[in-house]
Amino acid sequence: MIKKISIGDIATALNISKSTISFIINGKAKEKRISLALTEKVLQYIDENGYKPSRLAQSLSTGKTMIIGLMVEKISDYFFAQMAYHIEEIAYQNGYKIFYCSTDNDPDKTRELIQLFRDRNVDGYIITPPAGMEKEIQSLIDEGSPVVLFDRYYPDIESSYVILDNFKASYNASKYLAEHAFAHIAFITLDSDQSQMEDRKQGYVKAMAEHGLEVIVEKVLYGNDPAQTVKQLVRFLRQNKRVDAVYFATNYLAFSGVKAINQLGYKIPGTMGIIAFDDHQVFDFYEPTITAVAQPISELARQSIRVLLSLLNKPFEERAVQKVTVPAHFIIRDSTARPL
Amino acid sequence: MIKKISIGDIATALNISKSTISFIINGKAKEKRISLALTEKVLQYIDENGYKPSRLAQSLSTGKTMIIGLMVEKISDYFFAQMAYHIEEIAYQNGYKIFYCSTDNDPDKTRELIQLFRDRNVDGYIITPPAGMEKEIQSLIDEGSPVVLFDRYYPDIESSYVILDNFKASYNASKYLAEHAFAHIAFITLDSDQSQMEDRKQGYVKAMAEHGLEVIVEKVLYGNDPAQTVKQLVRFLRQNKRVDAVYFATNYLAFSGVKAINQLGYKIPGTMGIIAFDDHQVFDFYEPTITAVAQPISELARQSIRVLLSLLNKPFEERAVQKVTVPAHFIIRDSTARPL
DNA sequence: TAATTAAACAAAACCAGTTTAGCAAAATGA
DNA sequence: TCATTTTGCTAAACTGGTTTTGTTTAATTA
Repeated sequence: MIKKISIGDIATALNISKSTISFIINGKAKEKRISLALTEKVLQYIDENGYKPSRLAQSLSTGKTMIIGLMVEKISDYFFAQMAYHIEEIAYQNGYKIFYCSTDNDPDKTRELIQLFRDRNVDGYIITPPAGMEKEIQSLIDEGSPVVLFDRYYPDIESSYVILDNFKASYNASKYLAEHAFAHIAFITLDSDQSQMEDRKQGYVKAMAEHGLEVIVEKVLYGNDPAQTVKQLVRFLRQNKRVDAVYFATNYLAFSGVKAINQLGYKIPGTMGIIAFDDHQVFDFYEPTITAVAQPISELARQSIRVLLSLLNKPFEERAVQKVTVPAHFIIRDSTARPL
Repeated sequence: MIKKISIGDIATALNISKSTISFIINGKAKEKRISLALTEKVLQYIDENGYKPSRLAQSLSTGKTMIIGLMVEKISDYFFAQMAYHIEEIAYQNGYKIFYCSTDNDPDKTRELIQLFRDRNVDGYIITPPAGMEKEIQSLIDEGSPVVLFDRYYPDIESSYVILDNFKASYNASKYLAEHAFAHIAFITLDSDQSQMEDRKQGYVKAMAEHGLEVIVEKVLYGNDPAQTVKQLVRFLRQNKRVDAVYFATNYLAFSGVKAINQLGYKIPGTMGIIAFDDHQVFDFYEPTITAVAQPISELARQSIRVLLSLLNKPFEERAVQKVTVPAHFIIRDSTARPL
């Protein structure tokens, strides 16, 4: 067990004061008028003895931990995992480390996690907030912590956020179906009041209205047992035989939907066209390949961390709220081929 | 910006000393003979004013950060994401927080990350090490940091590890193919010398030998462009027409393999049986469903964090090396139905 | 009744840095 | 030549805890 050396050890060894060393390490040698001779002597000593300042002590005295708290819905989801990956990379380049965790969309768990991050003195937050966390988010901001919401936001809170243009993306996807000879287009969504879900629905509704098509919205439960969701979708499709296209509000709903459609013996494409919101590796691998609204993950990640870093670099009073909306990509694949 | 109160603030407010408060907070009131009256007074004050000790200060003085460093190959992979999820949960229950990151199997990146974790004073490590990190791992152990290797290990280092019984699992999977009328079974693996890959290969080789079958091993490159891998597999299958079953050493190789097989117009099952090592959600969703060797992720996670916690709870001298091997599950699905 | 022990707490050192204020010596200016 | 400025550095306070040692007063014990 090799003991690490401290700034005090160096001070003793060279018979100078800690402050001098601190100034030199932090590049303030000239500013603080430390002679070149001493500066180099110290630098050399550090180099030879492999000294690294303790981040803990640094954090304690500066009040900065250089840690960013990243709270996503579920880190094992492809979308969030990719987000985390990109955010982390840029954070590292800027000297920040990431604490990340999954909220599971559970308000209680999220509250605990926010408290945990607060306890750990993270410098800033990137959060995909579950519904109903307005108070907690607001109090974070009030405390002076930079916060960037991501993927969804609270209309009633003045916070920075980075989101997809869900409405437009959803409108375009729905319009595409309407313009490609599909006559009864169902929208399958979650029973949730998250902002992004509502926006997706509204985009669909607008497109249907413009094309004089029937609005068929089915809200399904998506819990721990995907089989339940499949069952519900089978029932829905049985009761709505006129439906010839299904537009799923999330990719995992599409997974269950495809299972349901297969169970009913419908053909994709042919009897049924499908689109999924939020692309997935598997959509390109499945037979048939599945048309999807793709979120530009790396762009969303870049924007999120960019906004957060800009907040972190400004003092409390100068922090302006930044609201960023990023357009989606529409990836046309086999599952939306014109019905026969 | 509300300023947090410190232990010193309480001391001033109640006109008592910091040490007294510290003892009370840490449940040492009786041991340190603090009167019940004072104890309750302090506790009440803390409750009313919402005091929380600074973890930074605590870490600085105790030398413990209560942070575990978790380094996986790629956090966006389903397997590692799930691992992280389970490990994190148990870590939280024990008061630990997780720093996690992806090595991308890159030795240089890994070295940097280890340094980063070291700088951040993590209390212990769980690592899926890329090849050739023996020196770095050894020096971590020498420094007194508890380390648990996971998924793979270094035969030459006396470190704790938790791995799957890759050899046996692979042997069983290969045997299954051999016993189900497949005559030319190819093993597709990475061009890698990681211990778990070698074990999987050896399991396959043994099963082939026992059944008097030809050993057909193809090492493919898996880089940033999966299309390249698909190309290579198409070429391989074209040149080896006798192959009637393919056993993939990882799930993502299976993805590329299925693409290749589809491109060639082969039927699964029928012309070709396939097995993937390491299960994936999609294998159960794909048509046909794909037989796989499943790693018991939650068990692996539980064991890893259990071993690490047991090391963390012991002083340096008492830490015994723990080597844990966990058996796999073999999940038989449609893709290994008997050839026609 | 004096010496000892226990009770109840305070003071101070320590963790490892940063930062402000200050001080002696040398250089400059009037 | 004496006052002032600059140079080059140090001492000490501060971040917010933990832990060891000390001190006073009251209760036992011999």
